[in-house]
Amino acid sequence: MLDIKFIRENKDIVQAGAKKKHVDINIEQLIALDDERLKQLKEVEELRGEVNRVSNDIARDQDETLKIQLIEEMRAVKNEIKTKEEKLKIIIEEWQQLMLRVPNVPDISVPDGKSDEENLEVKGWGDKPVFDFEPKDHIEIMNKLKMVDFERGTKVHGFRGYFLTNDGVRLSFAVWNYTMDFFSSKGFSPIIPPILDRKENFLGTGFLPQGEEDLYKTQDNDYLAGTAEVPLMGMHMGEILEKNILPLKYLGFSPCYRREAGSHGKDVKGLIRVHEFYKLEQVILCEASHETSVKFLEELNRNTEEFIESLGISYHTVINCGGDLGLGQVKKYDIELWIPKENKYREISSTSYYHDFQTRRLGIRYKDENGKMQYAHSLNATAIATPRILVSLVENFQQADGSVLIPEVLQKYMGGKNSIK
RNA sequence: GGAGGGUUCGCAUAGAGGUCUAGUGCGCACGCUUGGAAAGCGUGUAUGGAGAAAUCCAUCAGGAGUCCGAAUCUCCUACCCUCCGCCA
Repeated sequence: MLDIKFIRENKDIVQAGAKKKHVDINIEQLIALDDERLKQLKEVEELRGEVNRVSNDIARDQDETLKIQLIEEMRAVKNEIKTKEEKLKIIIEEWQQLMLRVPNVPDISVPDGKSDEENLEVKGWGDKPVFDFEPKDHIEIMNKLKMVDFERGTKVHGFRGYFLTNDGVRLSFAVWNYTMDFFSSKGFSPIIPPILDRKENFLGTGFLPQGEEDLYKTQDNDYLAGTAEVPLMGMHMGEILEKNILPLKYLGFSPCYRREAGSHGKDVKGLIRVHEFYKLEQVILCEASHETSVKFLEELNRNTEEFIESLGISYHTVINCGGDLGLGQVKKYDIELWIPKENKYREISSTSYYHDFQTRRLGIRYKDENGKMQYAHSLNATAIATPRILVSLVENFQQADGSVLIPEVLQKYMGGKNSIK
């Protein structure tokens, strides 16, 4: 959510930002509606003031006849208020719906473009593996090494179902433990959050009202979150934080649930796109400063790059174009890992910042040095997601004999083994 | 699942239909006092909105209602506490 004052004062910028994100919204129309809202609000407030004043008179006045007369008068005013309030309520509801749809303004450095195909590569790292044999895809490799069981996975869960088994499980735990150690050393506090969450958390983070179809909903009207970002941001909902505890850096670990409603027919096989997976997520709440947000965006992205580098997998980093940004995102980097068999890069991580878009919806504030209330800024980034990362690990480090080499940094978490056979 | 008690300004509390325009204590800020400090005394100290300002409006968990008037009465929802039941 943007500040209506900001929208009013910068309507051209906001409108241009929406266009860059390919979001269809008419800011002029919103402002006209806001004019009407303010006009009606003023009228209602004036009448309420009158009732308040006269009600006090009624309480003080001793003259019974006058009392009765005033009460009669106020009855009439009250009816007038009721009519006006109903009108105002309709306007406010429409206004709120519109406000929730106004996208945050993308940064000037965000490239134009409609979809992820127009994302801009800003960095490449590492050598792509060269094989002197025909490389296999992760499905074949993992099946053969009994790391996964897709057939029974679909039997039990349905489409996109999987069992991880044996070294598939051990490798997952190794990744999780290594990730914990790696990010803890960078000052992140580990958190296991509730992932079955109430609706407000999703509205606050911007996953709702749009995107309902991609969420699993329970019979209690709660939702399963697709990322720990949702509960970690909700954690401080409605709070006034002490300035000196900022920045808050959290490393959330959680299962993630996604209906993948919009991606039928995409990645229908294997572990790339599944309904249920695990993710370690970096989340930062910091002071309300653009420079600080930008600094942490670079830091978060660099953390994950370093992590991938330590595994030794070739990657590139892209800036997402306007059309590939979420409603609240100002700027986003994706890190994509090399998948040999597919001969292309696939997304493993996503880093973005929001200014106060989320914290305004969630009511996460602090008092600055001048005693002024500020909405904190928020950022989040993937640390690592399993089982997706296993795809890159087994495909990049596969050997001619069908075995898979384990990156050095993971070996101690695999009982010292250097390969999976 | 059942019964009862709660949710008020950063914290703790008062408040039971009309001087509640939410009091008090703690904390915090400023001032007086002092060689300096503490104590003491005084003043101030919730959030959001409208307005150039004076000021006005809203908010006592959230929502709906009764009333000229609601923190206070009624109903619904959420959460917390105690007890009973069930349970890894």
